[in-house]
Amino acid sequence: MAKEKDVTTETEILNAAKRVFQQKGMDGARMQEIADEAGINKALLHYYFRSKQLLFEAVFKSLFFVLAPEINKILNDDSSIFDKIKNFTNNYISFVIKHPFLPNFIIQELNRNPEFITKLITNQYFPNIENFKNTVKKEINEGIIKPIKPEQLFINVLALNIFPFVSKPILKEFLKLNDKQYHQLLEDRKTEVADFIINSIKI
Amino acid sequence: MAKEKDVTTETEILNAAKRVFQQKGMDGARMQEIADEAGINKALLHYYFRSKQLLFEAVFKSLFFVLAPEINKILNDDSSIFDKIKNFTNNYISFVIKHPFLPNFIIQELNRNPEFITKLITNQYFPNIENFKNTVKKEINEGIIKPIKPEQLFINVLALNIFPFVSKPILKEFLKLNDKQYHQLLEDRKTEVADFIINSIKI
DNA sequence: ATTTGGTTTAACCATTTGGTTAACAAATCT
DNA sequence: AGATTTGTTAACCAAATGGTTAAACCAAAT
Repeated sequence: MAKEKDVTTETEILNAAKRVFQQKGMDGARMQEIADEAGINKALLHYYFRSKQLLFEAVFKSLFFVLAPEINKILNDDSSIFDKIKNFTNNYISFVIKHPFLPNFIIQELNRNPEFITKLITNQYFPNIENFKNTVKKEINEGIIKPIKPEQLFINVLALNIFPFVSKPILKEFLKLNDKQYHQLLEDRKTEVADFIINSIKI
Repeated sequence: MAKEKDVTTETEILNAAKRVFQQKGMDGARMQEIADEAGINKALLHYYFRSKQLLFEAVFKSLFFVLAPEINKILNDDSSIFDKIKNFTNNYISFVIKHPFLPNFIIQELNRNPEFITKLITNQYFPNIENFKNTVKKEINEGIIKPIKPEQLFINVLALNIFPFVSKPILKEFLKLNDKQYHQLLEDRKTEVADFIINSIKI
């Protein structure tokens, strides 16, 4: 048997499935399209992953844990809040420009089936907010930043970074920008967003 | 013929379709489910709307122009930026608590088919940002707020208001909150968000 | 060379799904 | 009232779709 080829085919299927599921979602994706994308027969999908549901779950888990480390960058380092925000904003926007369908895919599929997230939370890389909360509280006590609930600050940071990607089609029309102009606006946000947040919370 | 009943049935179908499409999306929705939801035969859907695609477009347009006036509230009034932001934040969060699937539906379907938005922009109620831009520029010149690109401020306002609804399932898990706690957090944002923005841009 | 085991495919199957048809029911018109 | 138009339904249809099967393939072990 071909152990080497084995892994290659399974990976090829998973990669093809990632591409298709990310763009079409669970409901919009077709097994035939995934097979075509992988350049193999449809029956092979079932040979390796049994069903569409199981293939989807493999894809979702894999993609979720591509995104999770990006979130952890703001949660699990020991720098100051200002540095956390600056680094995260700069990194995250670069990251999503490379994975433009990823945030929307995660959000859409978790809205479709919210219970699914319970299958992820046991994973050691599932983002944990405790360290971030402690840092915020500490800097509030030290008089570095204004009082704010850490949860609200966390949501604000994510919102300002993620939303412009998720809502790109509608924002482009509201602002009457073409693709190039919108991309420039996102580039500008690498520093704009951090400044906006820091201006709001610094004393 | 039953003019009265006529309108009632068509409206009933549209309302049922709105409920189903909002929760399941175009790809996940089934004509049979819409018919069941409306309490009528599946053939009637085609009698009134010809095809799933046309029914969907009717639903999408209708729902888009439920949301649009909310966006216009921040764009087309003559109050100061601070008041615009305060009013919008308070109103919008109340509005979406009443229509929890709406923002996600619009975002999801426009990502699925971005060209569709061209069918909306000719409508007189399609949000126009000019007035907002002028007000921001004016208040910057008057030294009331710090320099910021109006487009960036607009995105920030929308992001901070809309994102917590769109990402509810994942944020709930990140923050380890139950439904009631998350709802309280959203209630708090009615004032928190406006304060956060105003703190950032005021001189 | 033959066997053996996993790998891959073409063909097939059952169900779902959007859509149609033809007949029936109920208003409206004359 | 009788004819005509509009509204509604049950039954049906063709295509799409997820999934299965049996046979072919192929590399390694014997």
